[in-house]
Amino acid sequence: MFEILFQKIDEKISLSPEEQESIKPFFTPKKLRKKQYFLQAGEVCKYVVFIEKGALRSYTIDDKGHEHIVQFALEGWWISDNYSFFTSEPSSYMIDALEDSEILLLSLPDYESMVLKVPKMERYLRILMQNSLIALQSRILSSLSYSTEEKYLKLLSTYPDIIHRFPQHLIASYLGIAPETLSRIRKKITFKK
Amino acid sequence: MFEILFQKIDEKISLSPEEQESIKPFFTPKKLRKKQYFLQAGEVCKYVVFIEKGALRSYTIDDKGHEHIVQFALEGWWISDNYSFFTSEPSSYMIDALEDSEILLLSLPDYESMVLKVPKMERYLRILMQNSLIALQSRILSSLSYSTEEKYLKLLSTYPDIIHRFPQHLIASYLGIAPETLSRIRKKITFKK
DNA sequence: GTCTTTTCTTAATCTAAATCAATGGATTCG
DNA sequence: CGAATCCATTGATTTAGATTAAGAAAAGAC
Repeated sequence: MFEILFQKIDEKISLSPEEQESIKPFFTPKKLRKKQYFLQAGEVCKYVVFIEKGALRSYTIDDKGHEHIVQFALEGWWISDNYSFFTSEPSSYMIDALEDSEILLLSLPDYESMVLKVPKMERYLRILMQNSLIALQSRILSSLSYSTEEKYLKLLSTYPDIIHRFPQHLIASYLGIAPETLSRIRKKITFKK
Repeated sequence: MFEILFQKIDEKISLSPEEQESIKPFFTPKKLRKKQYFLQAGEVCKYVVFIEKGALRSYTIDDKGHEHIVQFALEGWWISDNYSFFTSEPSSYMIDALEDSEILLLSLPDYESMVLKVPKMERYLRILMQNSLIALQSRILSSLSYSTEEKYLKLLSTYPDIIHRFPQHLIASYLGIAPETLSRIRKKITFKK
């Protein structure tokens, strides 16, 4: 159950087998069925989630009832509502499973105890956040300065697995465009080739 | 020169006077004149910047020559191109001073030495990144699900100082809209009151 | 203080993408 | 298995905001 987690941690810092064993108890394994909610708007997000298998997404629903996908997360990725998790305020996001998934949960108290017990993990988490920051900033940049078509092409080249794994209307929601527009863009692109 | 920095650090963690003294040497003070570049696209971003006084912005210029402001930063804020800073790859951002400013520079080697010498700073930096993550995520959400008017109103309520301190065309660039559109929105809002 | 540059406003036109609507495929479910 | 829901495509229409253009106001330079 911890294979992917340790593999991912190992890409950034190295943990001794003892350190690996000592962090295991802080995580709670859980399975989610496709479409099952992990978090609903209004609840406090009590955990950060590491995905061992499957895929989740976070999204909001606006006044007009439209879904807006904020994040996709695949095997080896983390997902949560950072704001709610760190402040204990109710979340305005929903998180659910796009596929049957196996996940590892880490609560805020366990998170704090874990970094105290294995200080190297503080470094790992800092690196994780660094990378998220970089990714989010580049997403903001593309939302500001790229055309809709360019945004799609950028997503396609950066995360081809996301494009191919999920239905198109979810991709459209992530890009912030109507599904019809995405369909037209794809048509246009295939003709170009 | 370090007043604001220590005040800000003190909001998150507490440093003893000795610890304060021991981190000072890692920072290089610098002054910037209004309009002076701190970073130009193509250069590697060698430092993260803490602003003691004044204001900076980061932005890109697209193919059509349009500027897109990615971040404003005021006294007590940090600014840099995280991607370029951590990877040493050339940046695609520009950073310049919107006002005469006094800043503190921290290089990557100094950054690493500092957290080794004062491990508490690792925690401070993690908290900083947490907060940046939260802010960026909420910005993405508003770019996806809010109308242009709502985005402006949200910025106005979250960072009124930014709205009032900088010319409107810069605010428009940050919001990703044309200056004319912002002017119309403001007109509409004043009539509503 | 005037001159120049920058900033803001307003109006007219244009355009990309949303919306509305209908159809045919594809999946899911009882 | 067939019914039902979900999904992708295409076309017609509408709309928000970009673009273009011009003038007014404000700020900065000399």
